[in-house]
Formats: sequence, C-alpha cells, structure tokens
Amino acid sequence: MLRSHTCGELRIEDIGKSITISGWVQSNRDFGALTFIDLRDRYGITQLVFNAEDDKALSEKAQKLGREFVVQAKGKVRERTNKNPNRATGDIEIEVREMNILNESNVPPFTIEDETDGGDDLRMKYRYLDLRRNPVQQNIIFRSKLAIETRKYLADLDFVEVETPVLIKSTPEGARDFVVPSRMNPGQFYALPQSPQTFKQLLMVSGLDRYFQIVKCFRDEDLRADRQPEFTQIDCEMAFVTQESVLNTFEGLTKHLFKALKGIELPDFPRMTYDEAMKRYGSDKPDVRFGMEFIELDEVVKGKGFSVFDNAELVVGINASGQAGAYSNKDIKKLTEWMQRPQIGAKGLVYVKYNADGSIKSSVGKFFSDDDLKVWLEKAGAQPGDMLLVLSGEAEKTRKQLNELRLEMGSRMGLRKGDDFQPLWVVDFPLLEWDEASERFHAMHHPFTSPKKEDVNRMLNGDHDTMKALRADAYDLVINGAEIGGGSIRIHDRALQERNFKLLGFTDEEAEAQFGFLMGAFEYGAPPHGGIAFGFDRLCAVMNGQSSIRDFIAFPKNNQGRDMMIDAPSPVDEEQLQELNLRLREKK
RNA sequence: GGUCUGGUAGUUCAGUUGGUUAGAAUACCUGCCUGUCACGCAGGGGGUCGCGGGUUCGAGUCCCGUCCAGACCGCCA
Repeated sequence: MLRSHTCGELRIEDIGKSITISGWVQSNRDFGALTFIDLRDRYGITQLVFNAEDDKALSEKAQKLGREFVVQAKGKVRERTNKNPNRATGDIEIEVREMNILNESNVPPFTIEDETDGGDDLRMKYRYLDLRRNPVQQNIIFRSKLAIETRKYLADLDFVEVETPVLIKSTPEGARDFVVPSRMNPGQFYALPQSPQTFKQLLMVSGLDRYFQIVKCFRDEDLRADRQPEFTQIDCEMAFVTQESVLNTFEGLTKHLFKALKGIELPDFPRMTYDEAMKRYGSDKPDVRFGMEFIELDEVVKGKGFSVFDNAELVVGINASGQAGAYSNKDIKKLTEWMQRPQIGAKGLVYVKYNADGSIKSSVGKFFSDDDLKVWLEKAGAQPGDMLLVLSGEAEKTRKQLNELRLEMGSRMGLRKGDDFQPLWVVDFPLLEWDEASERFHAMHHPFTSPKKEDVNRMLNGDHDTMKALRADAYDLVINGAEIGGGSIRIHDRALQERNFKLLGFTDEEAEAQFGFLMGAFEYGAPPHGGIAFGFDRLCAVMNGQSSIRDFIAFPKNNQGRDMMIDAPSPVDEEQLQELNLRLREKK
C-alpha cells in the first residue's frame, strides 16, 4: 500500500494513528537535528518531522530530499507544538518512522507554488509541472465539475448526448477549416468541425428531440487570450421549440451551474435587442456590471459652428461619474492618445469636466459657452465632479470606439468586479450583414439561422434593402461582456434554406454540393428546431473572473497555435507525405 | 497581413548619456543550527546579455535584419 491517507485529510482526531502517506516534497526545512518536510498532493500539504535523536540515518536521508522528490512516509500522527492556522492539516504532523524515495526529481525550472516565478513560455513547456500548482489544478477540477453538472442538468431534461464525427467535410463558409488528408482517397481531405451544426440539425430530423454534446471544435484562425484553435462547446439542439423555450432552458442551465459551482443564485436574465445593445453600449456583448451608458448628443451640439461635430454622423458620449478631479490635462492627453492608437483609431476625444465647485472646463470651450455645455451635462445627467467624454464621426465606428473607452473607464474605475456576475440575453440579431469589401451578404450567425416569422415573406420576396433589415431568431448569452453562448432557431424548410444560400452568394450547384444532404433531409419531415452552443472554456474562465481561457485547458496552445510541450505542429516524413499523396511546395 | 511590449544567471528582474571585472532577489551547492512553516546564519558556484550584421577607440545599451514569447487590430459563418 503506497498510502493510507492523502496529504490533505489528517486532522486532530487522527492523532495517534499509524499512517502511510505519499506525495511530492514541497519544501525541506533542515534544522540539523530536526527536519521538516512539507509533503504535497492534490488534496493538501502535510508536515513530516524527522528527529535525529530518534533515527539518525533516517534524519540524514530526509535532509537530502530535494524539491519535487516523490516520497512515501510511514509514521504516527501527532499534535503539533506550534500549530499552523493557515493550513487545513496545520494542527498535526507526522512523526516519521520509515521513508521511501519513490522517485527523485531534477530541480524544477520554476517554483511549484500558488504564485509561481515562471513565465508563460516556461509554464507551457513544462505544463505537467505547471499543472502540479494548486491554482491551475483547481481550474482543471472546476472544469471537470462544470462538465459533470452540465450533463446532470441536461440529462434530467431528457437531453441525449450524441457524439458527432470529427472527420467531416470542408466548407468555405465561416472560419478556416483544419484539413486532414485522406490516404485512401488520394487528393481528398476531411475537415475538422468548426461546430457539429449540421449533424445536430440532422439529429432533430431523426427525432432525437433533444441533443447535447460537450464537444471539441476546431477553427484555424488567429488566436487570442480567449481563443484557441481547438476549444470545447456545450452544444445543444431542441425540436419543436420557439426561441423562448431555448432561452429558458439554457438560462436554467446557467443558473444551475452558478448555483452548483459558485453557490450564487442568479436572478432572471434581462433581455436586450441587438439594436438596443448597440445604441446603449456600442457592442453586441455589453458588460452590464456598470452603467455609463451612451448619451447621444447630436441634438444639443450641432449647429453651433464646431465643424467636427456638425459634420459628424453621430456625436455620442459617456459620463465618467466622479472623475473630473481625477484627470489632469496630462491624463486626458494620455487617454486621448490611448484612443488614437491604431487598434482603436479615434480621431480625438472631447471632454467636459463638471468640476466639484460647479465650474465647467472643456476641450471645446472655445466653440461652446458654459450654457451650451450645461445642456450637454444635463442631458447626460451629470453631477458636479463628473466628466463627460465625447466622440464623434461615422456612427458605427464611433460607437465601437466609445465601447472601448467605456470598458477602459469601467476598468480604471474598478467597476468590473471579478466576483460580480451580470448575464443578459442579446436577441433579435440581424439575419444578414452586408460586406462592402466582397459586395455580398454574410450570415450574422450562420447560414442555417431562421429569419423571424414575420420576416419570412419579406426574405423570400424582398429587395436588397429589405434584406439588410431582416431580423433573425438568433440570440447570444453574454456574461460580464464576454460572449458565452450563441444560437438560433434554424431554417427547417428547403425553399427558405435555398433562398438563404442564394442571398449568401451560393450558386444552386454549390449549395447542393455542400449542403444538399441537409436540404434533402428537410424534405423528409424536418421538425421546427433550434439550439445553442456555449463556449465551455470561456464559461470556465468567466465564472472565475478571468479573461484568459488557457489556464482552464490542461494542455493549451500558444499564440502561434503551437503546443510548446510536445512541439507541435511538426514536419512529417517524406514517406508519410507520399502515402498521403501530398507534395510540399518548394520554399522560396 | 498589421500594431505594440518584451528577450540579461536555473528563475524573476535592474542595468543611467555608449565607458573598469554585467548586478539584485530567489533558486542551486557546502557547512552550522531542535519547532520551522517565505526558517535563520556563513560561504560558494553559476552569464554566447535571443541570433546575425552594422556604426564606434569601445555596444547589454545605438542602427538594420531575423527568431522567439505575450497583448491587441484584421480575421473568428
């Protein structure tokens, strides 16, 4: 028996017991005649004591234990003379009688502690050591529990977990596909799924009624802190439902997960249309933990001879409450420069400080009298001490820029608290988005999304401008400004689906070649259906107040899509290429 | 495809206007120490300053290129 107890479970009640524990050496505190070893495993840390008076040879052996050695110790639990209140096992220690070194360890390249000194690349290269650290281990355990609770909740609602294939067909729509050559079909390729979308719809045609899957998806796009090339979704689909049923079901799931894992009872989720979200927050995934909503100022700023505003499509601002005193001219200048960085690209930033003493100071004081500015402040509901920040220009761009500013100010003002969770549904997304560059429509969600019932006829018969105004039964779950999930009611009618492909620029032949199987299925009694997919990694991160998903994935990839531990991707043998009928292009 | 930040001891970092033998903390090694839990004390070893080129009497420092890492924009139906 390598252990009778874990390193986390012995307590004062266990005093006197003879036990065996195994684990890793966390630290070695050597006092000559007395040696303390902290032994660590997933469950905790227990202190071992070696006394040279009792057993000199054993004590000397203990003195030589290095960090991360794997050790088995047999001995007696005893009460400590100096207790450690910071540790669950701090009342007891093990008086060791026998010790075996199960394995030695090199000196680790970074400290295996809650706060490590290791940089990101080292941690990724030695991920198996990083995963020994308690915070990362807790994240992985959290993820496991989240998956288990998801399965429990959905299974109770009669959802069936179905595995869909990983080797599927490449489609040019949407994200880039990862592609896998087929040895048995020379010159042909599988693609890894960006999502199991068409399969889950087919399962609805099959009458499975309620499907879910916790499933890996793959997208060959550039990465971010919250984007990995392979990621996990809680993927779901339901037959005979309206949007309302889908939202209620997955609001229920989300509430259950927060209750089960965080002990938090979330109130009902507010709903906001896409248009409203854009108008009030300049984003389709607003962080509603704080207000600072957009204030449109066009009516009160135009026609006063300030050409920047007069020529702008939109003049819009936010009120940074209580910030007038906190920003010197230099600070404003810095903030303006921050807004002018190419990532944001604002032309400038207008401020109006409503000072605590009631006086007004503004970067556009030359063009507007105090009385003019007071009208702005009134419109913004500003109080003395507040500061108005105003942008102007082309409407869509300006809203996007002000969204960045709002989030930045929210962060600076400490309004985006990690332990505050504010979910909302964003609904009524546009069905189609006109892309100027390629002069064609793109599906806002995906090409299987149904227009709203009242828009179906307009979609079948309308002109170009009508198409721009079509609304979809598409919805996103947003928590704290992060898009956690998205879904829609799907098209289940062949004619409507054909029309949609046509609008998206498919020829009939292309649509048939790529999605004929789906449209064919629609002709055999496809029920109305809809669904949703949650970003599982993101949900883990957001529930823990973090923005990077990497620490919730056991073996993540870096910015370049590389696994730095196994060093993938890597070249393959010429022989392997030949077998796959592939030839690499000569390097230029 | 682009923008920004960084790369100096095992690790995390400092390194002034270009100027002597490149430092600190921590880790590591040796010795001492019976109540530590960030143990303490004394001593020691440890550097291709990412790589290549250039400017200069002289480059960790300036310039050009390149590689790597991170954040972001584009992209992500």
